[in-house]
Amino acid sequence: MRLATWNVNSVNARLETVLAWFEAASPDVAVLQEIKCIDEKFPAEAFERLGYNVAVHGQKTYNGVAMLSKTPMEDIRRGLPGDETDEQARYIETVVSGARPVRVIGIYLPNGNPIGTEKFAYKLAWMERLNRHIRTLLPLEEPMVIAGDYNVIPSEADVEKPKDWLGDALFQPESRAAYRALQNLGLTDAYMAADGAPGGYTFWDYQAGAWPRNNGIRIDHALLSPQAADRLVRVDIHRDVRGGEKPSDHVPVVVELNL
DNA sequence: ATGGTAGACCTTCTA
Repeated sequence: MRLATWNVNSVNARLETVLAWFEAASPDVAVLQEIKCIDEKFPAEAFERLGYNVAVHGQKTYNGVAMLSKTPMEDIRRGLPGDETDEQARYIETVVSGARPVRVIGIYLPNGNPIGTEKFAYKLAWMERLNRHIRTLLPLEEPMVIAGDYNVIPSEADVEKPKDWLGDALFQPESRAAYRALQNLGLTDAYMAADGAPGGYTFWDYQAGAWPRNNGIRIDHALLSPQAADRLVRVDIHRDVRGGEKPSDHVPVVVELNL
């Protein structure tokens, strides 16, 4: 089974590009972030024509996540539990059916900039809520993948110019510690476990020539439960997509599991 | 040195 995660930075502004990639790469399951539209505006029919079942947790203008699966989805959950007042659409969870069902979670973790504001506090609170919710799922002992835009640079190996990011929410010690805390629950960073090499970036800013200078960061991750990690085959970062027509600032990451 | 781009949408926010 091949599972993709991709922050598309508006699914409708980039629909042709996104569909072309799906036709070529044809992942079995995909989680999309920053679709930037409400459920009714999501181009579900276009994905259905490619053979996908579609589940959306949308939001006007900002955020929004979607789940695509070639096999039916069960037990769809929209929104991260733990705060009834949180209206931001950043979480979708389902069990993808098949010979070996897999619980797939798509996240768009808050950016958190600028630090020292309520936005950074929201980021850390969201990560704590995610940690709490995952703790309730791990006892199920299922193959589980938590994939998405984590907005966290885990280490200095994951950023071309570490000094540029010292004051940024994505590289704060608290953000990195919260990402490690997730792994410390028993989750595996798929890219690192699959012999991911330094410089495996997934995001290059639109500004200041970040792409031609390769001023990138690795912030799109897939964390695997033990039952999924045992079946990890490989991880591919589709880096070339960043150099294509009208690109997102993120590129797709594809995780292959022997499931 | 404090830029620079992109998307949604309407004037500015988010990233």
